[in-house]
Amino acid sequence: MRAVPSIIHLDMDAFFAAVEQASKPSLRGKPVIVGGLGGRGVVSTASYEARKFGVHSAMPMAQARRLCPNAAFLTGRFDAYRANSEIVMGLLRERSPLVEPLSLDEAFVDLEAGPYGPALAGATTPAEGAQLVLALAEDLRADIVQHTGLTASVGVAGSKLMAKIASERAKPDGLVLIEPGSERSVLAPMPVRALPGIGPATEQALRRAGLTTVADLAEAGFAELVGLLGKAHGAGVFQMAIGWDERPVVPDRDAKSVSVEDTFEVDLADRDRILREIEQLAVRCVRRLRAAGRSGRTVVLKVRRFDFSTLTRSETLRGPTDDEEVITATARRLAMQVDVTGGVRLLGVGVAQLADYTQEDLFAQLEREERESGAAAVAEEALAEAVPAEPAARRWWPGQDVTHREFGPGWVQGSGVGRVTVRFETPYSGVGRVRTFAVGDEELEASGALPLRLPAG
DNA sequence: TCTGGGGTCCTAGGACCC
DNA sequence: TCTGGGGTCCTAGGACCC
Repeated sequence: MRAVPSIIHLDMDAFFAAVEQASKPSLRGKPVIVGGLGGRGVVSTASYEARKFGVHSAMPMAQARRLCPNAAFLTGRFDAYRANSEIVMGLLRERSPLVEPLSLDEAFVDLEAGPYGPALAGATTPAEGAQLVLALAEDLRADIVQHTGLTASVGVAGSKLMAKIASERAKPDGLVLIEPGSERSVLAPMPVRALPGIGPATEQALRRAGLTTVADLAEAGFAELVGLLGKAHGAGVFQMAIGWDERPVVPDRDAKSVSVEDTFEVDLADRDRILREIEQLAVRCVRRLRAAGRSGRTVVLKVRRFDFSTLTRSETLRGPTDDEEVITATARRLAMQVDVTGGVRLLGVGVAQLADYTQEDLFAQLEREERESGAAAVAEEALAEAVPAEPAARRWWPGQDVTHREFGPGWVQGSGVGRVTVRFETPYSGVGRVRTFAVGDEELEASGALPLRLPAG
């Protein structure tokens, strides 16, 4: 912990929903819910207008629809979220090279390492340092609004833990400073769940021991918490409880795994179908792996059964690979070991133990030779005989960006019974008009997300 | 109401090695 | 002829986060 509150935690407000509202003038001020729209979807982000109805992240979409039937329900447009995230992260990096993104909409920043570091260090009183940090944070928030039209909440403190707690208190569209030295008194009355890393299971374990507030945790002491929660977690929870946090802000952390998974509308029971899905997942996984310029040594298959029980099977290869055939064959081999009676609702394929380089030639070759004569060849033959996937029918999804040859840019409001409804508006227009087309209308085509702000000049 | 998708970190047991 | 101890790797599962 520092005497000067030079660590920032930034959290964009209802990020995905806010991007949608900024992109679609007709949705501003209205409840917007972004998430999976299928029968098994959950809410990813609800706008504040939707939260008033009790809708929140991770809630089943069916429940959200009942609570807030008049909301706009949209599927995510991750390209748009990524683009705006990059703008925000860029603004953070102007303040310090030490920026640690936690997700698209969250990051820590260590101001001490940036251009304002010397001024902060030179503050003659704590109050002066605090004033300077607050001014910097307000300037940052204004900058974000100017460049994206989106609002962010910012917490400022002397440690990551307290900065994160501060930003939580700042929501939405606010700024909160937690004075260094006040950590323990701020934490004490909070429920244990407020500490990052304490979820439902840990909360229950603590409650059974009579511990419900952070003050209880601090009082319980190191030994009791380690006894209750295990070595690492117990120690971590105790340190948080007494406001002790010396973790540095670490930029540029390399990913440790890459994975892809799909939940199916209807459980899959047919082994061949399951193998085909796994093959497709493996292909997608490899595509992402290669795009990241990485290769991996451990292939992981994930299966969630009809009853939601989840299991994983993994195999570690002799060397890292990014070879599609090797990874696909390994995933298939793993699939053969899994009992799928009763059906599966989710399948996933992942790669871990990532490395930057591949000894592809040697290793892929070896695997290929083994496979030629192996049992996996049987499965592969079955796959080759399977009906080839028909080209994806043209489908429109709610929220999608489109352009019409005559009416210009807009977004899909809904589709069904052979028709698609489009609202023609952009981030810079007023509320647009709605028109309906045949789903196959050649004048209409999918398009990319528009920036929320036009480049100056 | 019936539970997404993408990750991270930790634990524990068994194999294996010295 | 009754059983060491430590380190590392692999595998599986679980909690948690956004």
